[in-house]
Amino acid sequence: MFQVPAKTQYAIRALAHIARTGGDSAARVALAQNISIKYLEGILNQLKLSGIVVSDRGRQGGYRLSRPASEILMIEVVAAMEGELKPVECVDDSSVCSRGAFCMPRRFWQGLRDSVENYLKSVTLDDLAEEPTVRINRINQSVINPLKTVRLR
Amino acid sequence: MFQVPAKTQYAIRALAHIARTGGDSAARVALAQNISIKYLEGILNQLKLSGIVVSDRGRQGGYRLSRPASEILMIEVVAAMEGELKPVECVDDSSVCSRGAFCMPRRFWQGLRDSVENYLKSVTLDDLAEEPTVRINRINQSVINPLKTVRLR
DNA sequence: CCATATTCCTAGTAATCCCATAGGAATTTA
DNA sequence: TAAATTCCTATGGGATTACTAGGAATATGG
Repeated sequence: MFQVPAKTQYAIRALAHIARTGGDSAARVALAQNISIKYLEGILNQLKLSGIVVSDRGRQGGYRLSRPASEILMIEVVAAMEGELKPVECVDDSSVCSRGAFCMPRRFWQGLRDSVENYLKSVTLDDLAEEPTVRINRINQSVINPLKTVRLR
Repeated sequence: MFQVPAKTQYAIRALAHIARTGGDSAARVALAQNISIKYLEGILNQLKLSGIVVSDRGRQGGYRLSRPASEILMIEVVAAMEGELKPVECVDDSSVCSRGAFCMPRRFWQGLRDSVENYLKSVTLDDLAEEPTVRINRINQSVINPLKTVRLR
């Protein structure tokens, strides 16, 4: 479980495609990534409203990244599609229930959120858009990130 | 987002209650934790089938932990309610799509799963059941865990 | 100027999942 | 034997998800 919605998966694949191609139309992204065109249109529009891509209408139009892929954190992408990371309602509001600030379950959920948040902040779109590399995990990293691997050739 | 289902939240609160009290009936747990009795019955039954609690029927019956709270990892509890951690379908099966083993999005999701998994393996039910403590984060920890804090008094 | 390619906007919809609720059978014990 | 409990099955309303449909608005090449 902890299923990530198809919408978010589509957004990420679409952005990786746009990063690699340097910009493309919704229809061409959808075709290349095997995603429903009309559905993807809405997703790309949402990414535009969040400032992650920019769009040009009309012929020769399409979507481009608003900034270099290396400056787009994956947490921004997830936030654009799903909003703030909030595993439980009370996670950043101790006034939700009577246990308040000293509630152990709440601390537990905060820890979970922080784990996810730190990971999503450690990966950029550029990491996802690049060609695959041989996977060699570095040791002595506080966060073991499968995308930060040694590049061969 | 990344919302945790109410069912899982209930399971955790119920288990923390059972750990503190040393065992209780579904009805009393539900009352104390403000959870629907009938719904909680099903949840506790599920936890029993997963071997996390044991039950006694009839008068004086109820639920107890199957082992010390310090030996029950939170990942077991989450798995009991939601099954395996799998953010996307392909996460541990490279044959799902044609990109296979060298798919960058897939590595990305694996990293996310590992982050969550490592956190949930680092916390036991005992951590959640204990009385709240003043929160002092230790530095130089690879995983910053808000539940592992310095105990005062 | 106009056909075409594109984004942008709104509405609907089938399927699925979530959070219960209901009723009662089976079991144990005071 | 009555009461307290777990255990089992079925049902339903509400929300969310993943689309589908239709077309308006906008830009551009010829």
